[in-house]
Amino acid sequence: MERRPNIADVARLAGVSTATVSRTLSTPERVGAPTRARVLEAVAASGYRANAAARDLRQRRARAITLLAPNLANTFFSSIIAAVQEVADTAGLTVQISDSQVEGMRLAGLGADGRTDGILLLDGQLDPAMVKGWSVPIVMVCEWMPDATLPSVSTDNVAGARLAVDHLLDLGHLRIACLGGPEGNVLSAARAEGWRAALSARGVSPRPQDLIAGDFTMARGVAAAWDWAAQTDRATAVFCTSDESALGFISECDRLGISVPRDVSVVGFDDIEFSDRFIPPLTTVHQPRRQMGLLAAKQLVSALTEARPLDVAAEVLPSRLVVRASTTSPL
Amino acid sequence: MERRPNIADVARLAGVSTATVSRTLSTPERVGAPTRARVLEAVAASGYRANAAARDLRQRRARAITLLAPNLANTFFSSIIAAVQEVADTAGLTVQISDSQVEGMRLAGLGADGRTDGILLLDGQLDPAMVKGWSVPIVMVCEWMPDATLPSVSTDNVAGARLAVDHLLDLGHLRIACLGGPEGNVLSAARAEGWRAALSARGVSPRPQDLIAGDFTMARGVAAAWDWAAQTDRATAVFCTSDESALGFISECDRLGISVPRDVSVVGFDDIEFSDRFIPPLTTVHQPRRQMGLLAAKQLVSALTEARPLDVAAEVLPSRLVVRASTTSPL
DNA sequence: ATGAAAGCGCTAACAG
DNA sequence: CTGTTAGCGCTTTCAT
Repeated sequence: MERRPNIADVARLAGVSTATVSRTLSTPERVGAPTRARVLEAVAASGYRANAAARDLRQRRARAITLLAPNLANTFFSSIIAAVQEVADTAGLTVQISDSQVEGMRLAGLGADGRTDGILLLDGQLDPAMVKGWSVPIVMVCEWMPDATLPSVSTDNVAGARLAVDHLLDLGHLRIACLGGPEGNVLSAARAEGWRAALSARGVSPRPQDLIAGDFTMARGVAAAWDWAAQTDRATAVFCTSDESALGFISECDRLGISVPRDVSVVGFDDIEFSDRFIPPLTTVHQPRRQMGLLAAKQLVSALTEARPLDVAAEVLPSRLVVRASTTSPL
Repeated sequence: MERRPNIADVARLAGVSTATVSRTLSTPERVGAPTRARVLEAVAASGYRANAAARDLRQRRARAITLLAPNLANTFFSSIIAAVQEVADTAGLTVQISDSQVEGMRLAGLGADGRTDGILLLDGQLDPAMVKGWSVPIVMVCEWMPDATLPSVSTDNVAGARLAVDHLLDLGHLRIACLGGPEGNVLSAARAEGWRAALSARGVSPRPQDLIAGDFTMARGVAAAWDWAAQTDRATAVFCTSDESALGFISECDRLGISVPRDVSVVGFDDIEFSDRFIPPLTTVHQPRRQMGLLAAKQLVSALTEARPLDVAAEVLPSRLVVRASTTSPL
């Protein structure tokens, strides 16, 4: 098994210098046509492919971006990851993935070893000081950090939650519970705030029992069904701050002999693929996940390729309510 | 903004040679204790992090593996991706992701530029010749390639399908349809084969109409419900070769006023997270996705770290049937 | 136990 | 338009 051909091999084969080979491959217009042809022929003949490490070392760039999410197993991220990969691929960049819950110490020096040119951060709960220490451009996606001033792409979570709760109010519900998200999460806070704001705008004040602790997961949605069902004077509608938890909630209600929407209306947040096909189809707040991934990746990539600094702006995409069959008027 | 410190800076600061700094960081036991302390101090003081490109160039390795899937947006891959990332992270390797449907020409020379040390291939439908041309170790996951002889990790798809269909037969069903997967896919073929084998083992011969064209997607499951419903003398049970398509099928049946399992029993394949919480909960064949990801990644990573050749074996994990509420006896 | 020195393979000045 | 040359920052013989 022989070693891979390097640029010197190609140069020798074509009877030119290594510089000419390099130019032919990166800036062909700066090489004479006949020479170019000879070089290309030699490249084809030898099966030459430029070594990435050598190029990266020389150019001081990694030709790669990193996507850092709080839990890669979460299916919520799938379409975002795909969108990011698409954009990166088009720009000739590699996508590296990391899980901010798994990565240990290595998280701290993220940009420092030159392995990545930029970061797409999907976790708003990392230490702001650490994030500030990363030496490469960062764009936050979905979540954001109130403390750090970083460019971000997200949806209007407060408005989305208001839309959901307004819908429930319009339907005639007065006791509307909120199944929250993880403690300390910006999305949890924003969605709960929207819930509160929608209620108070109509002069409704939520009771303490109406804010149910959650964490966005299906498992917690299941457990929450019990919490809610055990209450006296239950809310007639529940605004779940994630679709997964809404689906878990409905599923467990069904097992408890409680029918949705007949006995309780449920709204979700995210509009994941399954929501449309659940039984009943879930009324929920749509988040354009693919759009967010596309936009964030484009911002990062273009800043990188144009060597332009990223502008620190919060790009907030509109959210919209998708009314399906999990909500109806109270009896 | 000053440049990042390099190894020479650290050496100067510690009053040693660059070789000693390098040794201190990679083989500390080969450096005298006092020297080591001084170097470490200099490292900490300067915030030095070894440049990855330089190290990769020198050592002729990338410290990275690539996960290549046919469609990153497919939520089926989430837990596999997470598992792979976990294993790689533990070994200090970076995970790169690519989509075999999106990547254009770049797919052809995958290992050639030294950007990756190994590949986890989740797509069995690539050109075998191209795959054979990759110059780094490969482990196939979930799918496999009949032509190429490559190490692979998968579940027993034929046996899994038989389990599903046997369950239906045991329940008393005689007309059992099969909603297939994508044309040319090894999983489609194996699962359809299991369906056929289970039937013929009981002396049942499927009718032509019982094999419904599919592609694993929810959308196709929805459409398949119409196909099936339009038939005269319909099958009383449907074995769907993916959970997504099963869920789509059930959902559309519901909208058509057909109840599962009362009017038709449905079995899926995969056991994705939502199946357990669907209404009705889906009877399905469980695939240990996380296990597969873990195992495949471990095999690749250990071959890499031990510089040992990968043994070309097909690791087939058992599948098992999870009986839930979407199946029952025919009337 | 430590240092000197030779590259890994490439690109970008700088010449011509 | 093309060649020469000097590194990018690191690891690793080979000496001492």
